[in-house]
Amino acid sequence: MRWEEIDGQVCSIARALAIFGDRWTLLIIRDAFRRVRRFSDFQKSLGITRHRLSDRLSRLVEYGILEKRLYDAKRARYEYRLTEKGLDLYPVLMSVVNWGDKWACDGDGSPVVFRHLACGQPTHPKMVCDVCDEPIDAREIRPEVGPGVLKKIARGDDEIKGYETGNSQA
Amino acid sequence: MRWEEIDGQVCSIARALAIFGDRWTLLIIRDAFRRVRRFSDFQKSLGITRHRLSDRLSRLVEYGILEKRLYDAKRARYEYRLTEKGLDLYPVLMSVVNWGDKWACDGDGSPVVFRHLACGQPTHPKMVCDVCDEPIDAREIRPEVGPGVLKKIARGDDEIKGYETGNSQA
DNA sequence: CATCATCGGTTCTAATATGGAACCCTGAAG
DNA sequence: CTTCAGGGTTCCATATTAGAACCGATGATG
Repeated sequence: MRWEEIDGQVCSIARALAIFGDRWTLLIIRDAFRRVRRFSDFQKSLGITRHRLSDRLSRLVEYGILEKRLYDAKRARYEYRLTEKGLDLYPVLMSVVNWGDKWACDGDGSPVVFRHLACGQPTHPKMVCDVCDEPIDAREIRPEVGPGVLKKIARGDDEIKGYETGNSQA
Repeated sequence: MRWEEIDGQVCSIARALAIFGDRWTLLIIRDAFRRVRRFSDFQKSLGITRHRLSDRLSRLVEYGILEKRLYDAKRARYEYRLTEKGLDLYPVLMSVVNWGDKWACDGDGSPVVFRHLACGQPTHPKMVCDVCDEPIDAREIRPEVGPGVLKKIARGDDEIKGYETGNSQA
């Protein structure tokens, strides 16, 4: 299967990764959260080629994750800013940071720590159940068929691809 | 910069993405959480070419995210299972699912819903501060220089790459 | 006014990664 | 024997990427 067909799958992970699952996109988004906004700043910060960057930024604008905002009308200069859709990726970045700090660091500890302004403390965001507030453990979660599949079956859609429920146990 | 050099950055996101930030790896891990374990099952489920799959699986074993476990000694057949390091990626997958359900779905709703066995309810895992338990919002988090950078400065390491703190505001 | 630098790109070419298909080896099963 | 399944590897054509050069507008410098 070609990568471009991956977003046809009935799977939110596949569809999300079709947008930002390539090698540079999530790093561009990381930079956007660090308030990098201009083409040349992204380029300096990432070391990505201008060509790739140009392409990735326009894709992110297309998908509504970044928006171009004029900051110098005379020279037609734009900056790229996160939209709501983009800001919503924060938990994704945060969970990657958490994992990276734990499993992919060099022994010196976290390069960056995060202070939660609401409570004033350094924080290590964690994922909890929104019903009982207990921390999530893969072994305690059971995936079940959801409406996104049930409705398709009810309509008689053939070819529901990329769908298979299983337990989350390893 | 070449992609392989990205993991030299002093950034947990860059180092994590150096491991699973390519087009197929996270989907392979997703399948592993769905209890897919054998080569041919990964291949059928993903539609990835055997060649790619073979390569990605060995990388994941190298990185300690999957382990090969013998299940048929006579024919030297192995299955691939998540290690602790791999199981720890659950929050990453979960936050991608959450985002995908909200922003990349086709109108039919979530293809998969998750039941939290501990409380018995369908759950939408959320990210909260581990100090005050309030939900995390990008605008309420301020990144600060952490030990992973301070120690390098103290040692006088030159070339601390890919490091720049900024606010998380967009 | 001529020259240079900056920003935000685009165009080129060579190297690298990927998809698709065919092939290989081992050990059952018929 | 012959065939099949599992788990790969090899080969080639195509797609993607890195690196460098080029471009056009504007503004600062001398």
